[in-house]
Amino acid sequence: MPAFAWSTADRPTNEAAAIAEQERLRPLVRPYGPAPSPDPGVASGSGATPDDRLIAGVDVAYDEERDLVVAAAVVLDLDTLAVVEQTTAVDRVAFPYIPGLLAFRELPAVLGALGRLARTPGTVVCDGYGLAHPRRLGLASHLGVLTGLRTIGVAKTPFTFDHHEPDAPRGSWSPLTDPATGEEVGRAVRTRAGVKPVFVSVGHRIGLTEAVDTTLALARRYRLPETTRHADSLCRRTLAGLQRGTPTN
DNA sequence: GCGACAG
DNA sequence: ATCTTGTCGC
Repeated sequence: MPAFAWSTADRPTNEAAAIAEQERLRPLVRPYGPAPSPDPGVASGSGATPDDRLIAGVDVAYDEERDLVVAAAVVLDLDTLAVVEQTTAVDRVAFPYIPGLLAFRELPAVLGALGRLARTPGTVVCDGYGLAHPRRLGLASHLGVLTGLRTIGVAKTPFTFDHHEPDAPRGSWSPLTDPATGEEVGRAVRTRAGVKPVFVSVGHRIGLTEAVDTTLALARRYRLPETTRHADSLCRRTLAGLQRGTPTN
């Protein structure tokens, strides 16, 4: 997909600037829209036009010692869940881990990996939150606003939000609420019977129900979406290769 | 001030 | 995220 560099010069350097940037982008999020449809019709060649039959997963791995972040983007066919393409990108860790400001730490590298893809996926699944965020701009929403793509956030822990255990059957869910406002910011979704739920929230250009449906379609055999599993595996293997002096690819 | 806190 | 051993179960 078209490269979208987040120039070092434009990245917030401190916490206050980062929060101000989130406040600025926050109103640009569109928390509604359809789920990607598997067979819309014509394939969008191999260019800049987003292809709704393609869904990507992104994730990162760190080497704190050397201040490195390795991001991976893996594109799957929404119908078969087969891997269509995958890329990686290495960047310097330029922001500390601060709950609520994860995007500034991970997105630069993620954008680098996405920019190396030949095709443009219609949807991107992130490892983390979207609207379920103190300022309603978690990394999934932030990535959506920056790229204009439909995004979904699938996190592994409830962060600072409240929820009740969903019923045991796969597909069951319960609302994830913001203790401060009481509003539903996401849903705890049971992707596997009796297994700890995942926390789904809207990223950009999709509704909550649609985001949950998409997540369930991607997580049939395992708790986490196939997109996330592939991206996680790839960035970890790539980081291990770097630490060993093995060429990347 | 203290504790909690996506990855 | 990452650090870490063995262990229970499909």
